[in-house]
Amino acid sequence: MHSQVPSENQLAQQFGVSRMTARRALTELTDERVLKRSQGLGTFVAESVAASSLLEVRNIADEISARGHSYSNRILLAQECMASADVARALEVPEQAKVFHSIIVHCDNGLPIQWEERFTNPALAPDYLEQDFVHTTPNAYLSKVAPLTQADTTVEAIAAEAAIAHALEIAPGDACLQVWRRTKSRIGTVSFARLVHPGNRYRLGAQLRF
Amino acid sequence: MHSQVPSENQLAQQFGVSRMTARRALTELTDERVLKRSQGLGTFVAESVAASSLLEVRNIADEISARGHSYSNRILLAQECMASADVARALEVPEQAKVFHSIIVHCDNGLPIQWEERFTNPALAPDYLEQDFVHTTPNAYLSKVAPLTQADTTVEAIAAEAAIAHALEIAPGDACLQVWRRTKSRIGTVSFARLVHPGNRYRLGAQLRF
DNA sequence: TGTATATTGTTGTATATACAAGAATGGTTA
DNA sequence: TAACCATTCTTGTATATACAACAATATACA
Repeated sequence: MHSQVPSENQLAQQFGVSRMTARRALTELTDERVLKRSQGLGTFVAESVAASSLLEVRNIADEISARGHSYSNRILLAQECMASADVARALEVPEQAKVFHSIIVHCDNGLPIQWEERFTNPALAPDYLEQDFVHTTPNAYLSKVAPLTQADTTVEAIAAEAAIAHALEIAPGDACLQVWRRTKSRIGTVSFARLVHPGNRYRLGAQLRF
Repeated sequence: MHSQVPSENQLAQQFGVSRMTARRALTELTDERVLKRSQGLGTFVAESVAASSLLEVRNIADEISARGHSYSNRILLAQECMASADVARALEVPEQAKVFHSIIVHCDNGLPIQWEERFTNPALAPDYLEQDFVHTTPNAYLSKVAPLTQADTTVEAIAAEAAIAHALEIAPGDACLQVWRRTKSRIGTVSFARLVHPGNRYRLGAQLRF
């Protein structure tokens, strides 16, 4: 369904801005794959690509129960803090702005399987700290508050530091899979998470089709 | 090192364009994470971390040269062998069938960055061993022979074993990112690769849009 | 009727201008 | 010395203008 969007000039007139600013908005939406434009024809809403969730952002509690295992967690920390330089950049907030900081360890049949350290933008999820994370994961709450439009993920291998090794019940220095994930909604960057998995208890899979 | 880039006005004057077009170029490079800008301070080249996308199968030689670094490799092994049970299952050939087996270490500016151990189906790439892998990577050759239609990828963290540690110039037991990748073409399973990266020299990235 | 041409409306590109906002510097003053 | 302020340079935002490139449509003409 190629539904057409008003032209730059129409939008400019309609919203009382110049054509160039209307154009910039359309360009940004085009960069985000929301719109498609073609010279001489016009601007159209883009076909929503059959969200073939290759590397989907799933709730780990759901994953574990989908395997028929029991899910449990331990909340190590849930508080407000000041954004460090890295966190501020990731969340696109000013440095030393107040952000929510939580650390939760997720267990599969009682065995720790993920260290989830998360920084959340209070502007987009103000009730974050009031959630009952024993029964709702941060992921589930955030998905409800602000539907995700984008996720940037980075994967690397690290040696477990002391605190993480203790929480995951592995030896310090053991290989871990570390995932950095920044999730964005339409309004802005919602959350920045560091997920650490024991290397011998977890794998990441992706199936690509071309 | 935070090397600074000329300001918008300087670039405009230097290249004889207006400030706005110089600015647009800088903005695009910033969107691509090539530059970082901050108001009042200036524009800087962003730290380029060795990272590749989890969602695409790219030639590592191209990735390295795209970063402006020099690519080199060491061929540790290139021969025919009998398929083990795992390899046979992955390649969908009978057990103990003849398959090609190669081990190549890829280097970025002389520093080992990937151990590539690959099993290839001779039926789909008969000339595999005749390739000059000093100048053509297995990836490049296979893509030419049989266009990929699917890739199954698994990522995990492991401790480096002796042979790999030696080849990658890291200590045994150091954390490594291990990627298993099985690539299929329309006709069948082409290749099965085990890619091991030093954890502190490599990252995998993925950007998802919903 | 069929074909060429002109017109209109669209996006794409480049420019010039003005001012706001942030950060560092230097000088003045208490 | 310490605090304050003005200046300057930077990026960020918004606007207005002109023209190019492309596509569809209307018009004129053979």
